[in-house]
Amino acid sequence: MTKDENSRDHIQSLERGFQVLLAFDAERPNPSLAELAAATGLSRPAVRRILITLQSLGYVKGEGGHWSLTPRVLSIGQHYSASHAMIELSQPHLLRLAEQTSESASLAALDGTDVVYIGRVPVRRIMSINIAIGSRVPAYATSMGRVLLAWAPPKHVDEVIDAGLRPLTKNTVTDPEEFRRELRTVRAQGYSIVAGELEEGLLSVSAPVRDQSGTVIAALASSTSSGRATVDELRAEIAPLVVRTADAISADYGHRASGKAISTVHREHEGFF
Amino acid sequence: MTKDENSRDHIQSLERGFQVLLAFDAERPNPSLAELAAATGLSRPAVRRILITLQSLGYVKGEGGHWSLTPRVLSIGQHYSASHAMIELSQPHLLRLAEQTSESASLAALDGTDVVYIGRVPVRRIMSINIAIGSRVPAYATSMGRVLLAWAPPKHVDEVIDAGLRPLTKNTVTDPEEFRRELRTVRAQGYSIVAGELEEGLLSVSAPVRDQSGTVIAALASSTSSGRATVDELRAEIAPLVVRTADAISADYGHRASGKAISTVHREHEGFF
DNA sequence: ACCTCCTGTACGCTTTGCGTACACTCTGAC
DNA sequence: GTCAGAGTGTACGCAAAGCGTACAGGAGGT
Repeated sequence: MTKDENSRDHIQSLERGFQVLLAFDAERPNPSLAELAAATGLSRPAVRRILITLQSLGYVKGEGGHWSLTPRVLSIGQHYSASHAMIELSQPHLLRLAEQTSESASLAALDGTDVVYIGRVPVRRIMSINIAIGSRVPAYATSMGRVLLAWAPPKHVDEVIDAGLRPLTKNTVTDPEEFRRELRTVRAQGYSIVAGELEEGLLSVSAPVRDQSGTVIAALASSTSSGRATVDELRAEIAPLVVRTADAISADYGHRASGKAISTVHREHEGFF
Repeated sequence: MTKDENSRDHIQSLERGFQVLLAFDAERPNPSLAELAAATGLSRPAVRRILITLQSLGYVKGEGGHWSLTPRVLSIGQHYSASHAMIELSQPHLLRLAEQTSESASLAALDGTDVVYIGRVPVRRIMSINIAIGSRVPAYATSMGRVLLAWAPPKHVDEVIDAGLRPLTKNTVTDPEEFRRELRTVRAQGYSIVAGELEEGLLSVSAPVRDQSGTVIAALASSTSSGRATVDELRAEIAPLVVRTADAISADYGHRASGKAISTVHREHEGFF
């Protein structure tokens, strides 16, 4: 039995506050009070109280009966970045990788069944997807997700599979067994290549980034499109570079925290399995 | 008289929730319950209730008596980006500007007396500052801040001046009258150049981005360092490019929203003054 | 073994925050 | 012009949400 949600330790107003904050959306950029009440299922006075509170905190702004988010909402994420030294450390490595490959470089972490971009150096506009820091994509269909899952506790993998491997393109791996086999391959070879499983024509290579204890905490990726490279080229030329860069980030991170550099050699058989 | 903070419309628990969330920091990346209680001034049980709530929402994670933020915190900002179409629109323009200049390109909005980065294409590691989306810097000492203030309601300018123009380097403009004069110059010439007022050796050029109604809502900037360019070079070569790019973003934004393209010509005498 | 510092939980009280209900404004239809 | 209709803002009494004190239990250091 997991923690009870309706326990006395759950603060209703706080959850409601986030409900309202997250109700702002591409479809609802400037909602009225009534719209927000409808969208969240809360009463109008409740939403109003929340909005006034959020406004006093500087997160929303109301004018002319319509409300909108302020840039301060973006600053919330700074507290995540600031409390995870690896993000700042990885920046020069991301830049270098992007330069060397002339392709976008990304860093991501696992959050539930999604992968969240925590660092990124864009180079070209990749396909139709708008990727920015904080963006979420399903873990199962991306090379970064595969890497993170390959070294994650089995429980996470089960969760992802239970949530469903929906076909996003005709190439998406949707069979649980094939998926688990793929993760074993990733673990064995030390990197992941995914071609067109999230979006047609999108290619990416990804390798694990580790903390001091050797735990995989992030994935580094280089992304391109099928017009600019083939899977074989990625494997031969880009994959080693991505692995080396990921190892360099790990080394920086380990070195910084422990005072003694951790070997940058890829360690094949650590982790949770 | 402004809105009363202690009114019945202020939700205490919501404010406290943010207090706890924002207590995570570079100095406090993995705080214990007691640390957070001390940092926020709240009682331990109160903090615990908040943490459990935030955990159930997926924003924090507790293990071994220590708590940390999850990447989901970064995703909150997506709601800001998604509800401001201009950010996505500007992406290709930022990339192009960064390519043309071989320097980092940024987009920022005003939040109180700070400027918040809402879009960015990094090219090199600029000096010591770690700039990412969501980062905040004092408006008065940056070219983007000057641009935003030059076209902002006078009230904003007063606020910034009242908050104090502290010298961040030996070049920082700190005299209110000189500062106001500088804003008038920016308004007249249509762009701002700031050299080493935020950080020694940091140079940037910035121009306004407007919405459909002509209101300046963001600033576009190109940044470099004194080792790579002089103020005169920026003025002659980069400034026109930044202005043109900012106008192009404005045009895209106006066009998209109104169905009819707005002229990309820089409009000198609109705004709030 | 002791002491200290921490976390977790219980519990009764207060105050917070709730939603119903109503007054008011604005817009557009006719 | 008047009347709906849809929206916002406010009042208010009540339920319960959330509060902090107080205590129990653990881990780690001396």
